[in-house]
Amino acid sequence: MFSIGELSKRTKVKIPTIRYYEGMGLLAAPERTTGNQRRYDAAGLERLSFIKHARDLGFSIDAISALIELQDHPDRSCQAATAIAAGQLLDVRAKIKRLRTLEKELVRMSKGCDGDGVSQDCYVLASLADHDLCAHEH
Amino acid sequence: MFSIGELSKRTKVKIPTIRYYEGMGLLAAPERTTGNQRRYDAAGLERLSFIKHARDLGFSIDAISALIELQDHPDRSCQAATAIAAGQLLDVRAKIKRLRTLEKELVRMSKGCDGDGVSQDCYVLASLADHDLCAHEH
DNA sequence: ATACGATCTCTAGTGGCTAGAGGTTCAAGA
DNA sequence: TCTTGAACCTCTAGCCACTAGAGATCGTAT
Repeated sequence: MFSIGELSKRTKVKIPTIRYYEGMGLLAAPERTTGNQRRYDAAGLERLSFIKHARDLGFSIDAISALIELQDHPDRSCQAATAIAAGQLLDVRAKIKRLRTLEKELVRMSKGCDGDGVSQDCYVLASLADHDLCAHEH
Repeated sequence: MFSIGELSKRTKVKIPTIRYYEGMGLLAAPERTTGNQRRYDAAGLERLSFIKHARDLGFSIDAISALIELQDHPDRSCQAATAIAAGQLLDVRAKIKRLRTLEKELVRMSKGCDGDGVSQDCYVLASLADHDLCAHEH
C-alpha cells in the first residue's frame, strides 16, 4: 500500500494527472486512509503503468479506455485491440507525413533568406505572405 | 469591402476563428457597417492569408504575432524572422523524430499479434502492460 | 413588407492536463 | 506526547487554438 506521491514517483505520472485519470474513470478509485488519503496497491500501479505507456505512444484517453475494457474482458477477441493499435499507427503516419511536408517548406523558406537585409526582402516573411512562393501544398 | 463570410470563403478560415484572431489581436478590428457588421478590405484579406499560412505551417499564435510585428516594422532585421522560422523547424523535426519512434514501436506491436486468440495472449495488450517488451525508449 | 440567410455577442465545451488557493493529514524527531 | 513540515485533500481556473450553440439583430432580394 503506497501513497499517491509514491505512485507518482514510480510511474513518472504527475499527481494531478493521476487524480485526473481517476476522475475520467481510467483508473479505479483506490482505497482511502481514515484521513481520506489514497492508498494504492500493485494492481493500481500496473494499470497506471499501462495508461502511461499507452499515452506515451500517443493513444487518446478514449482509445485507452477501450483497451482497458478489452483487458478487463479477456473473453473478447484480440482483434479489437489490434484494430485500435492499427488506427493509432495510421494516425502517427499521417502526422509524420504532414510534418515532413512542413519541414521541407520551412527548410526552403530559411534557405532563401541569408538573415541580412530588412523585412521587405525577408524571404521568410515574403513566403508566408504569398502562398504561391511555396513548393508544396500544406 | 466584403463581409466576414466572404473573407472566410476566400481564406478558408472559419468565421468564429476570424473573430477569435481579432480578439487575440492578431487581426486588426475592421470597419463596421451602421448595423455593426464587420467589413474587410484587401489589407485584412492579406493579413488573414498570412496568418492562415503560418498556422498551416504550425507556427503558434505567439510566433505569428512576432512575425506580424516584424512585418509592420520593416526597419528591423530579417534575422529575427529567420530565427523564428528556424525555431519552428527544430520543433517540427523533434516532433518527426518522436513520431518515427512511436511508429516503429506500433508496427512491432501489431506484428506480434495475428489478431486471433484472446486478450491474455494479445501482444498489443501485453506490450502496453509491460514496457520491457518494447524495443525503443519513448 | 416580408422572409430568410448572414451576422452579432456571449458563454461554454473540447483534450489532456497544469497551477494555485486554502485547508487537512501523516510520519518522523524531540 | 507533541510538534513540525512535507505530503495530501478538494475545488476552481487556466492553458492552446479553436468550435458549437443560444438568442438576438442585420442585410438584401423579392
